[in-house]
Amino acid sequence: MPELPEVESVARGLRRAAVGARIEAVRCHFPAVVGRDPCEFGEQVRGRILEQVRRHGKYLFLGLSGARVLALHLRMTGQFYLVKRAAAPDKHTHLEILLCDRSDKLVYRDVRKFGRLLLLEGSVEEFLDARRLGPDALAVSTASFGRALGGTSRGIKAALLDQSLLAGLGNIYTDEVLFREGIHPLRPANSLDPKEVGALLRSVRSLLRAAIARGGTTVSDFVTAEGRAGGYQGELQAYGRAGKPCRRCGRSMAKTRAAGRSTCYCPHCQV
DNA sequence: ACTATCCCCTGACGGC
DNA sequence: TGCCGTCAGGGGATAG
Repeated sequence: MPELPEVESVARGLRRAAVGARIEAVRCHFPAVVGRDPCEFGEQVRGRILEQVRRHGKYLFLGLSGARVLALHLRMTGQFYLVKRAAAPDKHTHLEILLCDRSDKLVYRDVRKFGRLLLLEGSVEEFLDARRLGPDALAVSTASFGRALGGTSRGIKAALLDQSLLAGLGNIYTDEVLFREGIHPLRPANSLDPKEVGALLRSVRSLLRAAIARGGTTVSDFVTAEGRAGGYQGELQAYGRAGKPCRRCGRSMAKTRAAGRSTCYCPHCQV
């Protein structure tokens, strides 16, 4: 499931290979993905140049000429990548964006159809505000992070997953960072002392940077903008390891639910 | 203002 | 082989 490092990997790939391209035409095979009439969507974006790519949390913002913005969220199984223009779309390919004078096209593919590519009416800031997105996990200050955690007695994992407190972490990286720090996922967020808060945020940053350096984590469907799997899945210490030996103490990893998500942790190392 | 639950959607997998 | 139930989950909506 694409989280901050996966979305950042896509952003970097698009900056390298797609920024500067002009949109020639759009082919939409699943109208819900653009959240409106696909013909109208096509008319609105056709002829515009992809000028810049921004990321906030798990959202990607494609800045087009004429001050219009496309907001992309991959949700569970979304893929946004470049592929040869002649490649035939399969049954999960919902959108094709043809680019002028390019041998590649941009494609949105999504098995579970949860993801969206929306043309914003206003600015990115207005969108972030309306969706109540908190600070990006790679940009948040220690003070702001501490205030967010200190203001809730929910479990730390639920708090880290809450995009209004901190944008970018999902089920994989919350399990990973709590394992790294030896913190039980159900421990109340406001029970962390300032020293633990500081260490946790440093761990969040280093984990996310390491994952970005490897092109993200591919558990099921994620691919980079080049259409390739990420490389961080081999580095995972906690996610998906219930019943397997803890990489630190060797005892069996446990599974529970936190904020409605399956959660893997070591009952011995995480307290 | 909380939190829990449902919903969207398909594929993988276990049991029979 | 195939049928059915269960699980996976981000986030928006809704119920409590």
